[in-house]
Amino acid sequence: MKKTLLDADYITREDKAVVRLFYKTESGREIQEITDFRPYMYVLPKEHDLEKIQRELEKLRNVGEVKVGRRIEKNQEVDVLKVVVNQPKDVPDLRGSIKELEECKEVREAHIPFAERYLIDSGLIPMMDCENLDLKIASFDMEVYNPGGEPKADKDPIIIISYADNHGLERAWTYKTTDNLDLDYVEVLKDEKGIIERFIRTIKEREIDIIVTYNGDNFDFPYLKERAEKHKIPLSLGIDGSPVKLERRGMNLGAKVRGRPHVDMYPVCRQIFNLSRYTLEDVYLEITGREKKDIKVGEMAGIWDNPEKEKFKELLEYAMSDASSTLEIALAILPLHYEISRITRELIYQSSRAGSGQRVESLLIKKAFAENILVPNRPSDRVVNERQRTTYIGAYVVEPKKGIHDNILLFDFRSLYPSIIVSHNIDPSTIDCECCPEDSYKSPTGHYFCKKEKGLIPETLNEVIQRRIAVKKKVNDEKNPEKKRFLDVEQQALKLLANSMYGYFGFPRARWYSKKCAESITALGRKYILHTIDTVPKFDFDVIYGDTDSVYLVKPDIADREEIMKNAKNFLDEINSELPEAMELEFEGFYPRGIFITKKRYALVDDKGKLIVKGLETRRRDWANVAKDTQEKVLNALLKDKDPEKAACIVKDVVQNIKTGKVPLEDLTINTQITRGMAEYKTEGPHIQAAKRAIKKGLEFKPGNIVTYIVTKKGSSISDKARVIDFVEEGDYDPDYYINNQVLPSVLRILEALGYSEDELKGLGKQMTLGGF
DNA sequence: TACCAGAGGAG
DNA sequence: AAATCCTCTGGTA
Repeated sequence: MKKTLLDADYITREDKAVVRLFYKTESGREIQEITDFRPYMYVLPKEHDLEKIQRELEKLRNVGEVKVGRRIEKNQEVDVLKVVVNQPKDVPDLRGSIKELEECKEVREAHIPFAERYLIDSGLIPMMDCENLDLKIASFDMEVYNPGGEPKADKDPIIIISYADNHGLERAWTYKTTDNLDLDYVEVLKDEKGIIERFIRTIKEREIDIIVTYNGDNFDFPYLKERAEKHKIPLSLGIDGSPVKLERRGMNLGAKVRGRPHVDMYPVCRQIFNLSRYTLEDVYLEITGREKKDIKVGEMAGIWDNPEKEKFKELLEYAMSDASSTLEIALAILPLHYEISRITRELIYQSSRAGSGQRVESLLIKKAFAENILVPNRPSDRVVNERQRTTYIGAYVVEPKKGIHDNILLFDFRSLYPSIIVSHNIDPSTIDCECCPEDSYKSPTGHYFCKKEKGLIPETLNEVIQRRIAVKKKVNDEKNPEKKRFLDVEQQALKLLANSMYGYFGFPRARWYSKKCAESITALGRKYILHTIDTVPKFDFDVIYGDTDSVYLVKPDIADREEIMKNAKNFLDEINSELPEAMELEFEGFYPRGIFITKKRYALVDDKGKLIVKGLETRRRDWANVAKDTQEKVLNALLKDKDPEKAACIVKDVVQNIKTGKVPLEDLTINTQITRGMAEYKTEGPHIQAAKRAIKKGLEFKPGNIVTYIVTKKGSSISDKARVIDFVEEGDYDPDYYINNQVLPSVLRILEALGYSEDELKGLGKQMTLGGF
């Protein structure tokens, strides 16, 4: 019978730990209990009298059994003692007392949570085959009474709970109504208690497998839990009837529903997409291309207090669309996370909340177990701090030849860092090994890497890369579009993981942290790109720019496309003939025109006439649309139409519009993230001062939130004038700021790179500013 | 005017 | 809780 593992935990029964595996099967749900698995840790002994330390360990309280064994550490077999413990809760104390023992050098693998330990040792793969099991997925969302800005769970009730599942049920539960609402999904219940109970009952009755939310970790679930407690209703959504558990995860919370994994799409979307903001509306638009219904949350309390038919109907429609769009987003994105779960073998609850570092580490721990390798301990805070204090040199960036260029060729190394790690066997266990002769090849940092034994990380990475190559081939061969999509998601997940491996070496909290490895990788990267640049003149190309793994070339005298491509081929062949097997320089594309401003800031037009912009204001969330759109139009006028007059006209018109107050607020908003607590700022930029004023009016801002603000008319400095969008009236903006600090700088930078003199630009700037008057 | 903190992008 | 390199703005003295 087909089944898929959704969740796992352990309980204690008669003083014994029992692992529970929560499966979805063809016929419903199954909970498998594992009673014969015990927690354990490894002890690395100082001396070789193993039996002596074995006897010492056996004397300790709560030790079940001590076994002598061999494990691999730094590519060498070493003696270890495996200490089996009765209960997970005994592990921390026991670990402490073992560390105190004279004979003990180190305790290993004591911090791996018990259920996770079981998953590692059993080799179970979560979410296996889950696409064939018709998982029941439900989303929910709440609207909350908020008369004083941000709602307070101790007094402000939930007024609507909306619900949608992938088996066709849509509901909006509330406890007020008006005549002729005419919405078939609305159910009017008695009170707040009634809607909470109905929600819980629906999840259970419809046998939901996965619950999805948008920000449920830090809003809906904590709020719902507190309101449910007020009504003395247990929030018993767990498949075993257990209540929803709120876990601390760094600065945030995680809402855990036992056996019915909760996936919060908000952190998932923040990780996957690069957007200016991450409201449900923005993300829905990004995924579906459709606008989602939105209302002003400030009006919600008023509508509830005084429900008029049209407004109340709109509120319910909005509530319903929150749940159904969250479900739609989840159905689009979950397949990627099923795949990540399978690859890293993490439960979906974990993998949907994990960062790149944690994912890489999960994969490595599983691989280490399979290879009998001892897992390094997590670094202490002291060690983390030490690691943070030392940095290393990264990539090389070529100073661009500023201005416009024609017929540009782009070459880049395919997966530069992953290919270096694999081809040079870069790993903490292979670096400066004793078995290879001292005179073996040294990287530019002076380190060399073992030639005999493959390291854990290069081996794991190579498997990921090889699997991706195989899957990509299958994608190409597959005719069935659904299967094709499925495979494509798999190769995307593998790519994501392969690209995270280098960063993991330099991550201060990594178990397999190695600054030496990280700096060897970047040093080799610099060596390869610099050698590539050195080879360019031999083929009569000029380098106009390059960054990390890429070079942009032009052939100054020749315009014949065929001849250019012939040279390009010869150039590629020469470089590639000298590279290690896993590495390759590729021809990436031809661009008829491009403009280079500074390092990491340039724009290109491709063969199809499409404009590609890198690093410029157009690409940044902390610039207003009015500046970004104008800059893009100017780039098009210059690069595609080759018409500076047109560019000047565009700018004049925009300046005119700003002056006459015609520009709508949505084109003037600036988005900037809050990166720390309000008290930690040494200098407060406009977004912080705007946020502080909004906090006084009842809004909440936490680290990670994006402030959307306008520079208004009222105030002296820019920060004085900055107001969060919710409090700005249409038309209240500072034209001076938007002309002189937004539109003109972003546009003039481009004209400057074109070679207009400063005086000319000043004149132009003035002319534009005065234009029309 | 010079310097720094802060932010967000590129690869 | 993946890395470094780089540009640019606005506050501050």
